[in-house]
Amino acid sequence: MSSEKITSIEVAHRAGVSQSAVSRVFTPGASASKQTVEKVRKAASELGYRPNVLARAMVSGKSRIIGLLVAYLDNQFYPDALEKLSSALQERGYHLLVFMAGKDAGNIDNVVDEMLDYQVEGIIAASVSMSSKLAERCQSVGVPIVFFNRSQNDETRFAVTSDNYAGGRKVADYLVAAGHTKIAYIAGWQFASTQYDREAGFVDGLNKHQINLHARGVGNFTSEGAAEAARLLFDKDPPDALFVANDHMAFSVMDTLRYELGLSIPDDVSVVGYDDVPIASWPSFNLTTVRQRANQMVSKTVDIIIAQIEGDAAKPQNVKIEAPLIVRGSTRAIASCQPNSSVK
Amino acid sequence: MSSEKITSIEVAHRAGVSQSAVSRVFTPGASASKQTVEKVRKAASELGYRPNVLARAMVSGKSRIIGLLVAYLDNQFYPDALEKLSSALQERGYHLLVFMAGKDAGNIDNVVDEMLDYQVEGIIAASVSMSSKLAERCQSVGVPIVFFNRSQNDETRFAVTSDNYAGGRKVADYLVAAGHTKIAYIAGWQFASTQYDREAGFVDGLNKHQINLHARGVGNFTSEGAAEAARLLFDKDPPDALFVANDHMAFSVMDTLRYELGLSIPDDVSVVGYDDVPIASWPSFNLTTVRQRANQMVSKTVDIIIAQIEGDAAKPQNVKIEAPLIVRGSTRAIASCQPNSSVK
DNA sequence: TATGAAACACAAAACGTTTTTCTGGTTCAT
DNA sequence: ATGAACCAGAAAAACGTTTTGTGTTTCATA
Repeated sequence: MSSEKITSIEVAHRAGVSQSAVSRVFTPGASASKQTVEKVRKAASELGYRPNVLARAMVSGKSRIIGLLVAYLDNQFYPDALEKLSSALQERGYHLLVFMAGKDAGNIDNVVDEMLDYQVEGIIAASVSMSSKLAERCQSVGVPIVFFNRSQNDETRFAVTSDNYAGGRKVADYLVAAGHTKIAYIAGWQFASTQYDREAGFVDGLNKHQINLHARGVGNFTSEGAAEAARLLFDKDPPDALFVANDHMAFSVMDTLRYELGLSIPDDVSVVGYDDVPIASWPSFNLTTVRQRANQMVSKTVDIIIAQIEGDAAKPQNVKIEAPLIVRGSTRAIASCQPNSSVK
Repeated sequence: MSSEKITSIEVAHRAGVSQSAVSRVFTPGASASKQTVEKVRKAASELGYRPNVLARAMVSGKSRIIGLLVAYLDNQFYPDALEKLSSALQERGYHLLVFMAGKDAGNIDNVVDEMLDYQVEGIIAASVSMSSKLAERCQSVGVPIVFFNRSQNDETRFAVTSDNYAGGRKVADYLVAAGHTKIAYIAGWQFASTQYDREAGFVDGLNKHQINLHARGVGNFTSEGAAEAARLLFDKDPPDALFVANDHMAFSVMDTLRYELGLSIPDDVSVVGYDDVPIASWPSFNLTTVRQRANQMVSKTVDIIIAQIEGDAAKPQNVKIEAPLIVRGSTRAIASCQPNSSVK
């Protein structure tokens, strides 16, 4: 109650200088004499003055706000990434304004409009796709946009993903090498590039070894969907290996196989996931999976968006972070190769 | 590249009215003739005009930004709550600006200052405590603050938690009723009110039944800490029941007991958690736990902070949401009582 | 028809900064 | 001694809104 908002004018009065002098003292690039700086600093700290970011944003055009568009956080990969993303941006003086988007692309337009209303300096779209018309509009008002964990078809946007295609292939190679022949796949949400690329790499990998996909289910990246898909796949002619499009679904599938269908993993069936979220390494699951290097993905995303904001425009590209296969105990071992379950 | 920022002035020109008329058309409470409204709407949509939230914030003092202070997101209760929180606020025209705070209270002061620089209209502090001096300062500049899942000692702040004390008691009652006698506790981070209250309720509950706590470990709310605490507890004179201060640690404990120590749950030892995150109901864990009703906690939090912002000041209080015990398969059953494992 | 109230549009002030322009003083070389 | 060149500070413009007078028009009522 005591102190209302302190403005630079009040600081100026107390320091006996002009208001613009105060501004310059608080603006990194500006010049002021040592004497003035000291007087202003003293007055400011006595009054508890801090510059108003919004007022600064108005005139400078730099809000230091980045919009984060995200559809869901139940797959643990996202909170993890969000935490890293927020910290990394915070270190560089930016902050995330969060916008939840329904998975249905319907209202994404509105949400993006709202972001622009806040004068965000950039947009990070995580686990979300977007019409190119919409992306175009952001670009046209000078707001760069980076897709995180989703690539767009057109090569005119920035996107950061793991190398999903190569990851899918590695899984195929491994399962084939382990001697599996009836290999099935449980897909994620059909409109997600992660789903598409992982499957394409996986199927191509199988084909390379003259093997066809034994069966295919769809889990839509949800636990329930994945469980149901697993039930259907094992209803008749069950596979002996299963690649599930992400860890989140893989856990649900493993539970269904073990506790509902009474199967043993990997003796009856091998299971592979994708993401390597922390749970994957828990003994209960000990899941063989493809690791998405969240740290690298995040730092690349941050680098790109800040470069864009600050004008160091590079060519749009689809950055693919290499994604290693982490072999754990949910898959049958290859004779000549130890599972490296020591990996955390 | 085509369109630069469209301002209300340009809309005014095109519509042949004054700039303030445009403003009134876009301000809910204001009055304008039907004719004016129509002209302005038409011109605005032709130009693609949308009001600049930051400019509005400057003069009106309403940024429609709420600061979220959060320390970590690895316990799945938080991403879940965050998602709900963000959606609920979004519906009411507010958005969350995210600030990560190290768990150490050291830099919290700076982070709060940064929040205030952005002219946030309110602060939600999740999983974070704060010196009362700091909270006082926010209050003094008119920024309400609500603690989510942490209560403060002083009763002059708003806080929303589950009824942790009562929850702890329910666990004690249940374990005693199931015939356990050697009952141990694995604590969370010692400075968290959730940790303190849960333990207090638990211990009081045991004492009510003339039972003393058999042993106590400390896991600090981390997986590794909890695993280590479990090892120590079972090193000699092992307990026959274990209450772990949250689910996140309980999973780690269960894995350690089963896969490292070769124990069977609940035959050798019963395990109870707290939170009822989605994983708790997975068959692998099937964890008996105390449910924190995230939906209720979130909507209460939102109600409080918006009421504060809009001036309907109620008395500060510590809102405690009732937290039911969800009995699943990780605990020995009570003879006269069926475990309601059907609960999702 | 005259009059008062109500409705509405406009111009101007305000919000708290950064940035640009302007002014006066100092330094320095010529 | 004089002008140029610089520098720091003051003043003022700008950012895009909302809000606050103020004046005009409309309309109903007397």
